[in-house]
Amino acid sequence: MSIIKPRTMPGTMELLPRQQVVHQRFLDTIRQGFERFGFQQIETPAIEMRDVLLTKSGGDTEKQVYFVQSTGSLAQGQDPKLALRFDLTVPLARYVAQHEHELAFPFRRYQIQRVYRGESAQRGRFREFYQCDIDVVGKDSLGLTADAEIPAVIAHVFTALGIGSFTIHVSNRKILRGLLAAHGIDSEEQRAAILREVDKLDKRGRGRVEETLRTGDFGLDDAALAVLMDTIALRGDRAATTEKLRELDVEDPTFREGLDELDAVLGALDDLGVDPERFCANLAIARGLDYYTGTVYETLLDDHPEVGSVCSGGRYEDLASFYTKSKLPGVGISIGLTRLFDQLSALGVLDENAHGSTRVLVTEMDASLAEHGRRCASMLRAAGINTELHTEGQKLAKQFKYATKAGIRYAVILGENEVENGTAMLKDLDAGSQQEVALDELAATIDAAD
RNA sequence: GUGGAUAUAGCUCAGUUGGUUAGAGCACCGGAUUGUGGUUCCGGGGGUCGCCGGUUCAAGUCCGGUUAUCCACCCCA
Repeated sequence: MSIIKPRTMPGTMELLPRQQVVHQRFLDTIRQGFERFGFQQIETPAIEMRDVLLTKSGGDTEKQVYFVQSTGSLAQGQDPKLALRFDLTVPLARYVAQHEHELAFPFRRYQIQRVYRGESAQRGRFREFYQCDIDVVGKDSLGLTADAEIPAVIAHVFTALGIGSFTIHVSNRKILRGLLAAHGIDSEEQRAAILREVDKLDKRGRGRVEETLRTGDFGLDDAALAVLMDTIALRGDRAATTEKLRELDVEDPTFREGLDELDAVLGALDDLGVDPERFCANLAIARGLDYYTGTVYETLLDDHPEVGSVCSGGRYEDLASFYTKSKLPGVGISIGLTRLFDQLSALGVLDENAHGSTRVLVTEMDASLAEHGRRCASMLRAAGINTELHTEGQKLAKQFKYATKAGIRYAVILGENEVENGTAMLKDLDAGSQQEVALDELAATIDAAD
């Protein structure tokens, strides 16, 4: 019988138990942060109805969708009617439209689940990955404070994750759209193409972007290009950006609206007590996705800018227009946890030798003394200590080796001497030290250890 | 989807101008007199050299095809 090579689909992330512990800490921290800011959890099915998921909006995304089909349906030659979700925003829109009358608005939800995209695999690009989303969805209207709450949560969460300093870049799409409109570029397609180019400013540098915009068919005259390049170079705090923008004195109403909104959001962030070091205005943040209509965000790690955006989102004026006639504006953001975790792991900044969830291994010295081990394990478990009972009767050395590899820090040894004395030997495998402890003090001793 | 590179052990890779039974490090398993691991020493298992075909006395090595992977672009978390 031939052996099938064990392997996973490229673009998936699978962890060993000790890495999984660290990943779980990330999930826990993110969840707690979201809940701290008053967001409530929902989950939606990984599989959605095809027609629900693939509203006619999806041009580029549609090529990356995994269809799902039963073998029976396939055998009958039918087209797949199901598909895997490629983000959490579209399912949210469906969810809100479907349950509109049972939800309290503004609806603040968080959702931490895996999504699927048919990407060609590359570092930092996954086919299955976690998104950690928060969104606020209003009914008919949604105030601008929500646009400030979103980065406030993210600042809180990323600080709590303890992965180094980061900056949330904030902009407002109306500013550039208005600016372009003021220069006579009002084709939505043309504007989108220009914004996509603008988005590459950090990656390619000002020179190349300017060159592309000048030579390509973007409909920009020299004056427009000059103003645009000056505008997207603006970056910094409220004073350094919004005041300069006002000085441009652009007459377009959309431009003014975007400017006022950005100003208000930056001000609200101050009120919310967000560390001014953790966010900035950056007019080059445009976001390729065209469903964002106002505020947009991108989060970069200051020490590892090459990782790219690990958390981005924005405001959309009408979330669920494909599913309901109600007007449901929203604002939200998504942490790309899998990419973030994978990149941090590759950079070696994660603790790869974290202890697992098991704190103690009760070893077995001799089969004739096994009952003492069982009682000891039971006692430790009753005291709330995560305890594994070794049952394989190997040499002590092997049992220690096992514990080390499994990320268990403490070993309890119950040999003849200990049983006679009514004690247990407690060994700290990290420190290499051990102490004999009375059995009835064992749980307390372990509890008190680091 | 477009372009480029690579394909040898579980992982990272060596393999000289084609030449006998294909190597190293790490990992894994076992041992160094049986109540102490993560260090050291010794030993061991594991590869139809991605797949198909061609050239040759002889192919891991050269040629063609194919598949897969990786990188860049596109797009994104």
